[in-house]
Amino acid sequence: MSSPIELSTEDKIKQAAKELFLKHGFVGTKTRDIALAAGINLALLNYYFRSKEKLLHIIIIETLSALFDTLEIIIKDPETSFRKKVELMVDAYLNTLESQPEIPTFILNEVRRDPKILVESLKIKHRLEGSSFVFQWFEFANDNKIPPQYFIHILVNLMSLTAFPFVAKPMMSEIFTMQNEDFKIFIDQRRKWIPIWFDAIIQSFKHNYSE
Amino acid sequence: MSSPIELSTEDKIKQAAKELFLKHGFVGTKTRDIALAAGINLALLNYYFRSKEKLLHIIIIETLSALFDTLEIIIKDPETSFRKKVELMVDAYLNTLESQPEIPTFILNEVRRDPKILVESLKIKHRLEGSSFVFQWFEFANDNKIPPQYFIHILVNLMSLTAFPFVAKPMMSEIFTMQNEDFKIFIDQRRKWIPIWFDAIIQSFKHNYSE
DNA sequence: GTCAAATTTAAACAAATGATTAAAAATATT
DNA sequence: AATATTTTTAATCATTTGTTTAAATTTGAC
Repeated sequence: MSSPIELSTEDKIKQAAKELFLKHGFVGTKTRDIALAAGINLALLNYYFRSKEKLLHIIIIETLSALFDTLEIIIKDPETSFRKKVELMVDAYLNTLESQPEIPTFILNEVRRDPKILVESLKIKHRLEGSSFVFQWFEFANDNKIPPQYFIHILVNLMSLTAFPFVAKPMMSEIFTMQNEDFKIFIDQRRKWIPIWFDAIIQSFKHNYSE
Repeated sequence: MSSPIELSTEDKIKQAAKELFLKHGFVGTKTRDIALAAGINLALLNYYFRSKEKLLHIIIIETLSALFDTLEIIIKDPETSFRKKVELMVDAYLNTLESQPEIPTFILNEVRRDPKILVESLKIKHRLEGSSFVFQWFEFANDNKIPPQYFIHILVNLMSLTAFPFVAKPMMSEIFTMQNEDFKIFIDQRRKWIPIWFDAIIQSFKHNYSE
């Protein structure tokens, strides 16, 4: 099929580990499965990465850093509107998830298993602080007398609408007898609609806030 | 503290198993942990339930059937409006999740691990079919020239906004340094807002549908 | 009270699993 | 070519884990 160039042992392990960690999670992946999939001797995993856990940390960082870098650029740009940022974020996010749909389930489960990986490996909080995106929200909230701390609902709603379908994919596939083809169509519909829905959500704050 | 009445061995096992399955998932829970937490001899687990897997199926059914029964009653009632049904569903769902916040992560992971449990144990599809809720959506979709098959987006959006925060709780707690207290406040805010946001989403179909 | 059935216990089994070791093989250095 | 270094291999360790077994204990029927 392909692979005319032989990967280094290290890369063969990482490639196999990433696929298996994403598919079955950390506990569900056995070091022997990784060795088998990578076509290497079991002991080489520990030789190159010391432990299964250390290998996981490397996979997490390598899997998410590209996406996070992209998102950071989008939310920091002072030239684009809040609305446009949402559109770009949804697009970037869905592009990544369309090729690696297991990412949300994987990362949510691993963070739950060991919350430290969030602080140590990725610095989401730091990336968010002082971004144009946050500033623009504060401006909108202030103009419309909405509590600015509702920002967390904004963020969670955006993540929910975008990422949740991927977490729920196995359940959806079963209930609605969806094939991968159908799921792709479904996601591409959401690519267009999520920014519209999100707009509607934002606007609904204006008319319904009281107290 | 409590428990003046001694539970039966069977119930002690189920109680311990439920707590551990919800907290650590099926693979993360060891039969010896269950036995220890239940204060029973390890062999009794197999004596009463045959296997860890059979025990899981029982826990899943017992954990979800009450909620599903409630939701089924709500969506079947022809007297309530679509809007009112959403409000009641969100309320019922959040009430259950507030006392058992691990349910979404648990059920999504177990369905992913073994999709059969959905068909065998719970019959979501069957419960949904022919309900007043579906009929009311079709009516609305028809009146506003929206493709009726967008119902799946409706359902997923509702699930996303309601359930996703619980799946993402460990991540949220870390990023926003939230305590359980803060999370409860956060959820109670959503109890009011989700129906409003959902309304806004529904209405946004009217103005943005084309093609 | 006796006996059969149900329940509980301690011990063990067999397989799986993350990691290590020591020797062999391949590669690089001089 | 000789030697040192790096990489790879097969074998083994020490735990962990789901389940089973056989004996002991308790409970219920008569």
